[in-house]
Amino acid sequence: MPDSSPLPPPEAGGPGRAANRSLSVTDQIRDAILDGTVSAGERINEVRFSKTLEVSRTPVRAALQALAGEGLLDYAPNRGFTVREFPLSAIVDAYEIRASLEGVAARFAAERGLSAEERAIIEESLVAGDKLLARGEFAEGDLTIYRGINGDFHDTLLGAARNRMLAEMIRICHHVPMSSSRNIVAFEHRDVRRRHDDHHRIYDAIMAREPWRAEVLMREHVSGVKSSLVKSLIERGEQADIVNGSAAG
Amino acid sequence: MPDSSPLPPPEAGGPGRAANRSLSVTDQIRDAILDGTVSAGERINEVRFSKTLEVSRTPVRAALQALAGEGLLDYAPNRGFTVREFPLSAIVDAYEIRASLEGVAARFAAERGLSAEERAIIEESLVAGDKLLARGEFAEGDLTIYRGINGDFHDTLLGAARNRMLAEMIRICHHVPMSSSRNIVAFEHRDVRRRHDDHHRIYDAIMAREPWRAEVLMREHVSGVKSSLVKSLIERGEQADIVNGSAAG
DNA sequence: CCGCAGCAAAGTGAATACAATTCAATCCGA
DNA sequence: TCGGATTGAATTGTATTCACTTTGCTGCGG
Repeated sequence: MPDSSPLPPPEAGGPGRAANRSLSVTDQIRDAILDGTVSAGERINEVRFSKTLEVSRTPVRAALQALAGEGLLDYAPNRGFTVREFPLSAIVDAYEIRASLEGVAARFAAERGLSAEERAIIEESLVAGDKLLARGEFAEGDLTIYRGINGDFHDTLLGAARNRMLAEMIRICHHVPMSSSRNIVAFEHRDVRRRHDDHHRIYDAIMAREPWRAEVLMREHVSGVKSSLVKSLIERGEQADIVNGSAAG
Repeated sequence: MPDSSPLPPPEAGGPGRAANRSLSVTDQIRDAILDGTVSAGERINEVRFSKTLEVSRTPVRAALQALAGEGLLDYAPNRGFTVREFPLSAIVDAYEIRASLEGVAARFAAERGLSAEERAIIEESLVAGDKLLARGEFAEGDLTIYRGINGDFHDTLLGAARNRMLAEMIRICHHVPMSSSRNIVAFEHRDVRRRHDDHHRIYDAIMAREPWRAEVLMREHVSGVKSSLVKSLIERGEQADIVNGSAAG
């Protein structure tokens, strides 16, 4: 017993938001993975983490199992967990998968209809985006604001699909490094304008109760983000040969 | 210590196949959920399971977390795990999601190409299916055989997509009760014949390196299984009003 | 110098003990 | 009689300990 007091909560992770230590540790380890504190392919040492986070191995193991379920870690019996590697091809694939899934979500939303609250949020996101884009160029911090607007649009539509499994799968796609919807890969004003126009058209299709059109538009929308990513990577001279044939599509 | 001997492996679950107890327990609990031994919506008691399976709570908790990651269980902090309920609408949705995902898998396979081994397995499944269907009607046990043939075709194609995340998501869809590809919902000879013809066409599209065609065909193929399920449920007089508008697809 | 057997250290797996929370029944008080 | 606080049993969360597996090193033999 290293400590005399019964249980002084080690809430070191910041504002004590998580319900219990396992969840808190899960968030901390996930962040460490996503921001590269622990590098890809690296093997995770349970005792090391438990010492760093000042908890026992139990919540650490719980967190690792949860993160393995999210697809961020690999597990091998008697050998523990390793950080899964995401080659560029896997990242590009994740966009394709997400495009397909969000397309289905848009179709479901069009079939099932939106609640008044959902309509309000989406329309607000459309208006806010219009206003932000009206000036013709971005000021400092505008992109961060648009990230939020974009997230609101997609999250609300996803909720309107009323299917939990679908939501969880898309959430997993978002956790693939660089694949999050909060990462606006196109920083050009013209590209963001185009993406925002997509939002308008998707919303129109959903309100017109045209499921098939909503699906196709959403698919193309997300797929377009992928293409922008691939294009920008190529322009930056990064190894683009990893990307498979459909990259230009 | 309830036992004098150091560790007499409780391998009660059958042939000791799993690498460790957590994995073994995971399989046992999953089976219990899927075959209805524990009913949907039920709250899971950790100590009860640990006594039944004659292990400690530790591997039971590990198993529950893993199954929550698979989407079979819900977790609430300080309240434990409950068996997730799958209303008919969720099952139908799972077919739509799977159709979309397997469509992407077929496209990837067409883009990336098949290995010699994969071609061999698929061609064998096609030939075996042709032979089985040639007689014009099913004998006892034929459907079980076709279940295996069908599984080989889909699993091999999924492997050829060379994307782990995609494979895991489809696997999750399969774990939704009644949604497994091993469940041939159409028991009519004519319907199975039609499904098997789909397999031929999908394979042709992949070998012809026509990704888009492969995707559309696979999507329609899986979606057709959903329609058959819905139709048979309606004919059996089950409450079909739960199914949403796209049922007739 | 290379290879392999054996041993020691490190790490994971499982069980048990303990803390904290939830939940239900009960006991008051209005 | 109803509502709410209280208490205790049941259940989950965390820590610790022990058992087993893996792994890398060391030393012996070829």
